[in-house]
Amino acid sequence: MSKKTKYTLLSLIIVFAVYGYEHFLKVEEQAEVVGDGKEVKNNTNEYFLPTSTTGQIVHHEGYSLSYSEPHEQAEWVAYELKKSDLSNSNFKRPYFEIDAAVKTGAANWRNYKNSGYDRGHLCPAADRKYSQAAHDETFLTSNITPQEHAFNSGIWNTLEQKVRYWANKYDGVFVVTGGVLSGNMKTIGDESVAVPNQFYKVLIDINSGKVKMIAFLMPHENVSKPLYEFVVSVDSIEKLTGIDFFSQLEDTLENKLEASSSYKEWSFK
DNA sequence: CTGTGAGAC
DNA sequence: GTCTCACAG
Repeated sequence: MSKKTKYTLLSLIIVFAVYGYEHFLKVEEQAEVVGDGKEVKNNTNEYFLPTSTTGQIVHHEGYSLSYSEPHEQAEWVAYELKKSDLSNSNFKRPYFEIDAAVKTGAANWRNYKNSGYDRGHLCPAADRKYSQAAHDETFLTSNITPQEHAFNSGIWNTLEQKVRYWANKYDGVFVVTGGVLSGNMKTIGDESVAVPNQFYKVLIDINSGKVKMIAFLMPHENVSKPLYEFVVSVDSIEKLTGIDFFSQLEDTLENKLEASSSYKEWSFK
């Protein structure tokens, strides 16, 4: 074998070694990280993810979230509720699970045990009924916040049902929701999970003609008022939370829509 | 729909 | 921990 042939073979070996590393070992790495909450999944519209004030955004198959470690809950949960997501299937409620994708450690469900508060879903289980997996995923503790039962099963539940009504009527909506994590809050459990004094929900519809938004801010109590009494501007939620919503929109449009607290484009049937 | 809790294994 | 059943807003 000539010297030149040896060098050629050696070169080929190196090239294939590098190629093999890049294209096989790394592919294996990628396969392993699926499900670790780092990738935007099918049912999350990345385009409308809000900003994170905490630096810890986690993606699941059916929703994304920004986790606030000091409050042991998400500052927001965001997901697209497609018309086709709506389903009548009746899945059995699974057990709540600690979200392993939250690297700082998501809250243990035991914090809620005998606390007097519900484990309240941010992304409702009923919004993810298109599959058992998507439904069960909403029972991760990163999607849970302490809520009074009267509030959760009352006005908040009414609002969640209205969102599903709109998702059907307007061919899907994009939803961002969470508790307002500021001010003096009660805490529950060993990990001191904060009990928000207010909850918000922000919606955008881009599928039924003119782009429209609506935002709700509710005190953490089961007030018996019509839903539209809780409508506020998106700007006011941003001011309260420090979160920037829908920044992907063209500025002029964003500014106009977020300043408005009008709900005339939304049907409250 | 939204949930909690007790009791058996 | 898992599973079923009863119960409540």
